[in-house]
Amino acid sequence: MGKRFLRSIRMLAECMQLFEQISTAKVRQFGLTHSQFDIIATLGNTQGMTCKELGEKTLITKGTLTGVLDRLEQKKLISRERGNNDRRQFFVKLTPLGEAAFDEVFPHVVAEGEKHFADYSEADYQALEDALGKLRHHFSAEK
Amino acid sequence: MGKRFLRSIRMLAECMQLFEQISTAKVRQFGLTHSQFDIIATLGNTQGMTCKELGEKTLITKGTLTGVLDRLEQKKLISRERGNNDRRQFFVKLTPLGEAAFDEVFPHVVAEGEKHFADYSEADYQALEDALGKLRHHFSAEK
DNA sequence: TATTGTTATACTCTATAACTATA
DNA sequence: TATAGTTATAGAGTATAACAATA
Repeated sequence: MGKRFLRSIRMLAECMQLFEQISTAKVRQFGLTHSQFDIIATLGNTQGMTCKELGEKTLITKGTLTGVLDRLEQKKLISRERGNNDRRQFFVKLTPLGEAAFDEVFPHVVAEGEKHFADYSEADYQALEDALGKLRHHFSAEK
Repeated sequence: MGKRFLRSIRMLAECMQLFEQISTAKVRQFGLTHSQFDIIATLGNTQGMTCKELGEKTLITKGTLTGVLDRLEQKKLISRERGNNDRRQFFVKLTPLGEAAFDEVFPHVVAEGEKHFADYSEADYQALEDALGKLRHHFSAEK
């Protein structure tokens, strides 16, 4: 029977759902959506980046990204500046308020997630990462 | 440093994103959204179930579920019948067309995913499932 | 009173295509 | 011609609260 992999996928999806429940609850306490937090977390501790780069990292398509960035700009959490070299580009970065949000929200989300790993040993981590690394490799390959 | 778990989470998210890219492409070829496919896949090979049950299995909240079911009903893929025992309940099940869709789409999604596990050994599966099982257990526990 | 499911509201995300400005 | 990003469009999912019918 060749459906063995379905069990693994189901487990993968369950883990992801559970983690999203945990993290989304925290994120929403701060008035952010999952996509918005994704942007904030991606921009955190960076000098900023172009929309293109941001889209590639978050897997949000450009039309959608404009809307998400608009809402973050309304909240004064990010700023957009025309590029100097290439004036087609926008350079997106966190405002001081955005950095404050990052500093405030990110540790909470992290702490919330971390609770669930309280008694993970180095071997546990290694086993998980090995398994996921192999899986990622298989999913990435062209088939 | 206690942020070791972030790497695992990132890998988990990447695996999930990759798999969703693979499966969503297939699902959309058949004119279904991810949520809609979720419902179809959940109802497939069952006698049907109540909205409550369906919401619990798919993690879609009841207000949202009504909308998703409406769209599936428009497409003649599911039917809703008042319960006989408890007339507050609706019993949701696949129509013959819905079953046909399940039979048609599900194997395609499965086959698409399966390609990526082509050379997985029993030991590979076991290692992945052990790691994910442990993770799921930790995420499920109240903290 | 509690539960099942719907309705109403308001927002967010989504993909896609056409468009503008720059390269 | 190609690229970066916006705008326009139309749909779909989301949470929430108020509601109807039934238990």
